[in-house]
Amino acid sequence: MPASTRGNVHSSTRGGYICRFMEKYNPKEIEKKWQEKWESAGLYKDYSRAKKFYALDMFPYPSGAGLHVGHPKGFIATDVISRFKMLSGYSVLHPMGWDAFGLPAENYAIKNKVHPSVATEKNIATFKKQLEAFGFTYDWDREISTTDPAYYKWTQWIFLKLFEKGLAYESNEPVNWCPSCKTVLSNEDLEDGLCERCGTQVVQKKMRQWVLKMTAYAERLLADLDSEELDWEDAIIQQQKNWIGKSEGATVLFEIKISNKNGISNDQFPISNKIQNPNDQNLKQSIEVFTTRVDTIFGCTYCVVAPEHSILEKLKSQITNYKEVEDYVIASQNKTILERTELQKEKTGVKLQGVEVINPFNNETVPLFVADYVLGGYGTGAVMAVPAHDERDFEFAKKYDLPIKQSVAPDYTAYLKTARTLNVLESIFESAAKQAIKIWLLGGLSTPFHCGVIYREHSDLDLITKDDESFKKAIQLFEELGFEKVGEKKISETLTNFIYKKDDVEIDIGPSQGELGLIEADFEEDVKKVADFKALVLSERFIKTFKEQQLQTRKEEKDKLDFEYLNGKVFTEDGFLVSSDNYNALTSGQAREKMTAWLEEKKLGEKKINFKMRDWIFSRQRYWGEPIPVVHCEKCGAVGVPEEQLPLQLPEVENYEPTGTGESPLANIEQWVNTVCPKCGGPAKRETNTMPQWAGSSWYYLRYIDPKNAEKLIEPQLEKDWMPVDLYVGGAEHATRHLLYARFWHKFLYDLGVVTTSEPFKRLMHVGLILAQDGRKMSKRWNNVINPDEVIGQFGADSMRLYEMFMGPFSQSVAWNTNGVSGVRKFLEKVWKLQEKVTSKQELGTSKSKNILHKTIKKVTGDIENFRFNTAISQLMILVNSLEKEYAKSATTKAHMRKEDYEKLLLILSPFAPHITEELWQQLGNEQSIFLQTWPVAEDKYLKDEEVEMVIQVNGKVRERLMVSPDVTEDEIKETALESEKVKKFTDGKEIRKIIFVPEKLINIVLN
RNA sequence: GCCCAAGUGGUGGAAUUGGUAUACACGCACGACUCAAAAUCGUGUGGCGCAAGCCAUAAGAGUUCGAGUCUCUUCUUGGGCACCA
Repeated sequence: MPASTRGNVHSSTRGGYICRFMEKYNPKEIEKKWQEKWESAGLYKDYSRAKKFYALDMFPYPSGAGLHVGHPKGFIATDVISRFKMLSGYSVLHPMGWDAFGLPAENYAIKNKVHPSVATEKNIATFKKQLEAFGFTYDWDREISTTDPAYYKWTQWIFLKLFEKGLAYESNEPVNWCPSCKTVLSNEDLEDGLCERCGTQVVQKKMRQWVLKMTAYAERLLADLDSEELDWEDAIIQQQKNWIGKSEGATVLFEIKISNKNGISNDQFPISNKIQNPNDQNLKQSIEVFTTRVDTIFGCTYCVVAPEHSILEKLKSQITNYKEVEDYVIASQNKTILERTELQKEKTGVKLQGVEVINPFNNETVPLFVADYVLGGYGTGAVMAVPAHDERDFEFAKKYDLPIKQSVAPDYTAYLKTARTLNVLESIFESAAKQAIKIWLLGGLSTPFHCGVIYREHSDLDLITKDDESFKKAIQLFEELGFEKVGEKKISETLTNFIYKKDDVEIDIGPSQGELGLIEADFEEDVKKVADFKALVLSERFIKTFKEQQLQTRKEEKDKLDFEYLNGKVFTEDGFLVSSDNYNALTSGQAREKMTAWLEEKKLGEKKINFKMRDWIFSRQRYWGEPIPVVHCEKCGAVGVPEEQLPLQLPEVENYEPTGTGESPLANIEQWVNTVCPKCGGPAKRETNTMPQWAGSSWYYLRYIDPKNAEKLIEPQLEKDWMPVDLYVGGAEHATRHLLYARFWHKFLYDLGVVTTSEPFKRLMHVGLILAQDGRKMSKRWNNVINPDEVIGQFGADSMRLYEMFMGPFSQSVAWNTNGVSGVRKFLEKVWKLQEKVTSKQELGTSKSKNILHKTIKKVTGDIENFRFNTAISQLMILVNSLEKEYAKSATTKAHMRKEDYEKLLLILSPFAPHITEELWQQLGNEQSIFLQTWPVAEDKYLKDEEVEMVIQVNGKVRERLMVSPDVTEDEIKETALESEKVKKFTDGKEIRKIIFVPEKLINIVLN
């Protein structure tokens, strides 16, 4: 570089113009300079402003490979927001740290015989250096690493508290074991039954494990997702809900009937109440099943237990084909998870000979099977099978030729009060059936001839409004049937019923509150009032009539399967009950309530809520993790390490290799393992398992607030000042696991009184992946990784930041394109050159440039707040292009952009490109940092356009464009438009039906 | 199979409540500068057509004066869940 371009900036103010010998834009030089200045000035450590904002990134795992260009995308976004918030008067907490426990460092240690902390430290240094090149606003005084004993002291402390509260327990359940990593994995760590880290087939192994009772918080984890406080994308909320997987149902006891002549007779199981003491061998033998569809129980034709079910062992002597059963159990145990899922279409099972079960509702005896399509770990590990209303049971029943018995019919229900309406309604149903429309009839609410009709297309119970398609169709249907509209009835602000009449029968047609329960409650009440249960009787009669119609239709369609009513599918939806004794004609919902109540009364079952989410298997048999602070004493059992002994540090070992026997390498260090019991002083052994990597990341956001506190996890006042996290940005791959674990721990800490918010993260944004230029994932394997250092070296950090924000919508994955970086670099060069045009004279600067500047201020402000960085940058480009064009036109070579306008441009660009804007800001003669200024406000007086383009459409097609004042009246513009030659061409000789006028946008001339 | 999101030029993508489709950027083409190249600057760039104009937002229908946007059906892609009774 020639020496002349590197010198000092020479500037002086002469005749109102700022004159200088402009340097070339040299990002390398200015970026380093400002990073150092900002850091030494402590620019980001001003926490004294009035409002607070906590911006958090998901902290990275410092791998040996360093950053690739995908990592910083989220970091750039939080930095843009942080700088924007600082300029808007907020104290901003924007920390960074390291999630540094984990397998890669350990595997490296095994290979090279060095302590994992050595590699970790080196990697952290690399990552930090790479991040620093971006000019982020991190307060490095708050840096934390999960591997730092001063940090993991508190991770262990949380574990101790969980242990004290009974939320950490030891279990011997079968767990997922990865033979390659030689450790246990949680369910969440699996991908298609493979270890997510190494892709090895996971096997089931029974081992002693530490487990955290996350299910105790399931209800709250679910309920708080709907909290107003939470500003998360719906998709993530939905994913979390699915993962938690709440289902409400009931347990039912099926009594076991022994029919084995050689075995013990049924008399040996005295009949008494099983539910109160299910483990008592002397009680009546029953199987407890879990179902969400107890309303289908009259259609139960067999029951199934999972291969793991303990009943098999208990009934060993009663099962005549026990050998066959045992073989099946062993075979399914040997099946991998993969096989169990892939072979899901081929269901297998074995019928238990000599044993049957009794359905408590109808006392029918049905066969019992063992089959691995029933999961041992969910519910009770046993189900009642209703092939008519469950697809899995249906498949199984077809294969083993079991009976299929219908007990629920699709949701045609009619509650009628008089026979008179019946005829009319029958014709409605007939017509509806022909059009495959489902209808609910509810009512008899006010007059004998009066019933409400709600059209329902789906079985969900959403509010139906009069704009709904289904409602429109219902109206159509009634009109087709010859009904006449005779009036309207306003129910609420938004809901109106229409009253239709035909042959003396009046019918209300929704829209109506689709909440079935509500309406039916009203109805029931009404019925009770007149003490007249005719309605129900009639209802049954009607169902019969209607069912017959259905059967006829079915015959015509020649459906093959006996139970099918609609579309040739198993009917798995709610409907009304048939062939179910005195539960007939109830809706599924009503039946479930009534049946569950009956079960509870007879002590044959109870209401039950189940979750898919399991407790969190919390131990790993590896070295590089937080030691679990527990000792095992022969006398006292598992005892927590006293708080004052924390942190329980990882000891030095010679060999980091896992033992493979299920014990961690720690087990080999006798002097560490052997200790005394803190309770009784007797000999004890330390727990040698370590915590999973997820532990440290489940609470790190709290520690940033008070990173050096040796006495407490966090100072209560500081917690109150900063929590919750206002913005949390990270990858969608953490949508379930990390976020559930962190929310779980947070709620636990809330219960302890350590934190004061029930949820940790107020707003959550997901960063989209950056793919390689070839559209694949960036990976060493494909050799397509782009290193951010190189991009920064070539284009500068500001260009890199700008490009990643400009690539596309923030949450979407996009392929990297280096050409794109040169595009934003050109933009920055233009901004740099604009300084030539700056003047301090007051009278200059056109109103047009003012207009576009203030429009840009408005758009950029809104876009940043809504994470639409790409359009914010595009608007900045439009502004700069327009300014450039304007000044290029001007005859004077000297500038005429007002200094304060240029400063505003720099300010709104500064969150994206901090270095260049700070440099230009100070070159203008400002001494204070640009980041200590105030975010500009778009002024209304400049936002109004002098002229707008109005589009003239004829029949919706654009025929002419006119520049007019925005205040032009409708009549004026109509007149002008109709006189236009281009318009005349299309309107001549035609009659104008109407003219649509949209102020400042268009007029549309509609011809006949 | 189920749930969710999305389909717009050669490419990444704009279009805030239904109101000018293709902003901004890349790429490409031509031109200027240059011995030449790079860089830079300028012009053009959805398709068809000489033009007037017509046709285009995955496909098809619908509502509307007007649909990329709303409704229904179908297809495709991406993500999540996957025998959870």
